[in-house]
Order: sequence, then structure tokens, then C-alpha cells
Amino acid sequence: MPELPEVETIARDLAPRLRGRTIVRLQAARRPPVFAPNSLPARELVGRRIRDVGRAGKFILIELDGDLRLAVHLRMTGNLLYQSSPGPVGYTRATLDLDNGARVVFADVRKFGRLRAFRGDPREQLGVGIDPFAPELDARAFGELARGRRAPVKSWLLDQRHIAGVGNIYACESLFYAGVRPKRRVGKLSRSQRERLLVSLRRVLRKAIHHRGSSVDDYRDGEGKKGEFQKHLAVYGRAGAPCRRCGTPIRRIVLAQRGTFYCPVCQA
DNA sequence: ATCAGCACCTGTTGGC
DNA sequence: TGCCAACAGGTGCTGA
Repeated sequence: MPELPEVETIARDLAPRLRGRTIVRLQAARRPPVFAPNSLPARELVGRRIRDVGRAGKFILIELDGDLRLAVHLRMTGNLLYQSSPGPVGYTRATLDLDNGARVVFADVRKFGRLRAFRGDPREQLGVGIDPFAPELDARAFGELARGRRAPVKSWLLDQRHIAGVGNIYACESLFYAGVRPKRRVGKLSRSQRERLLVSLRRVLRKAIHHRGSSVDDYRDGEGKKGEFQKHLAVYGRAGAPCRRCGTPIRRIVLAQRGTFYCPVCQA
């Protein structure tokens, strides 16, 4: 479900409320376990003060004293909610009670989402690649990452080890604005195609953050509210509908087992 | 070293 | 109206 813009929105919602608070109690579902197998024990988190909340790829990062971090991955249907006065939430998988009486709830219908406590460098520990907004990521660096890769550009964008944070919606959208077909082999893109793709990717991610993310179905922000960017999608979920630029019906194919949307005229 | 395919879960939707 | 297959924003594992 949530991709970079949704995760960024939640992290920004939570940061000012959680900063300086201490975790006084933690409850976590055991079947199936919400904590990842490679997590430090959950009890390590109790009694710790929260320094900040950020993001690495699609992970929400809750940074604690003692070089400790809690990474939250929402996968398809996870939500992370702040409650100033705690009340019941459906599909709750974990709760963090804070020293001011507030609570952070992790709820997830499909139970794919995971928590992981760890120490050390987040990008290294979590295996996430470069951030799309990193200044050092230019057409040249993109070219080096993609050199020799035969995967379709869309599949490559979804692999978090390369560029981290792009998911199915924003991969489709950025390829549309760049005028590149999802099936094009990433290693064979021209420099100008890579340039256009980077510009499109950043523009669409920035706009989506501005609109507080896309709520196609389950996504909610840190206050439980929907995003607005689903109203501005150009191709995602629009199979058969006219392309906003040329009027040709948007096509849907399956690539890497994911629904993939593009305009057969605007995308070469 | 890649990459396709399936597994993990539950809920909603669309076609017959 | 009812049933069931297909599909859903993600990733990890297996085996070719």
C-alpha cells in the first residue's frame, strides 16, 4: 500500500508529537509475530526516549536514545496512528504507550507489516538503496546503477536495493510523465530517458507528498485521514480510461506480477 | 547473478 | 441476489 509519499506523510505527522516522549509500555501480536525474526527483543524499547521520527525507503524510522531504532514497514495495508487519548482500533497488531498518556497504534488488516528494532546504520541494516531525492543521484549515477541490467525499468524501480521508496503507483506514474514504456530494459535507457525519468519521479513524489499521499483503499495518515493524490493519478488504476494527454485508452498489463498501467501512444 | 513464481493474509469487487 | 475468482499500495524465499 504505502509508498514513499505516504510513509513520508506519516513520519512528518508523527515526528512533532513523538519527539521527546518515552515509551512506557509496548504490546505486540505474536501470531503471526509482528516483530521481524531479526529484530532485537521488543523489551529493549521500553523506557527509551524518542529522539525523532524519519524515513528510510518505505520504512518509518522511530529513533530512540542509545543508538536504538524502531523500523516500521506497513507493507500493503498497515497504518500507524497517533491517539492522544487511546481507544480501540480494528486489526491492531501493536501499541506503544507514551509517557503523556498518548498511544501509537500499528494496525494492519493483512498482517504483512513488520516492526524491527535494531542498532546501526538504517540503510545498511534495512537493505535500502539510495533515496530518490538524494542530490548525488543524477542521470550518470542512475546509469551506473542500471548498467548491464536487463530487467524491465518498472521491475527495477520496484527493487528497493537500487532506489528506495518507489512502489507500484509511483513507478507507473513517473514512467508516464517520462514517456517511457514500463517494459523497456533499464540498462538500455538513453541518458535523456534516465534524466526525464529522474525528473518525473521527483516531481510526482513531491506532488504526492504535497497532497498527503494516495488513498486508493486502506492508506491513512498519522491522524487516520485519507490522502488526496489518488484524484490526480494519470495512469494508475485507469485501464480503459482516456489518457489525459492524448485521449488513447490507458492499457493494463501484468509485469512482475503487478498491475501495470501506461499509455501506448505517450510512452515509447 | 538474475529473475519469474509463489507464499504470506484478509477484504472488496466484478462477472456470471 | 449469490458465489467465486481475481485483485489489492509489498517483499522474501525458492528454484531454474
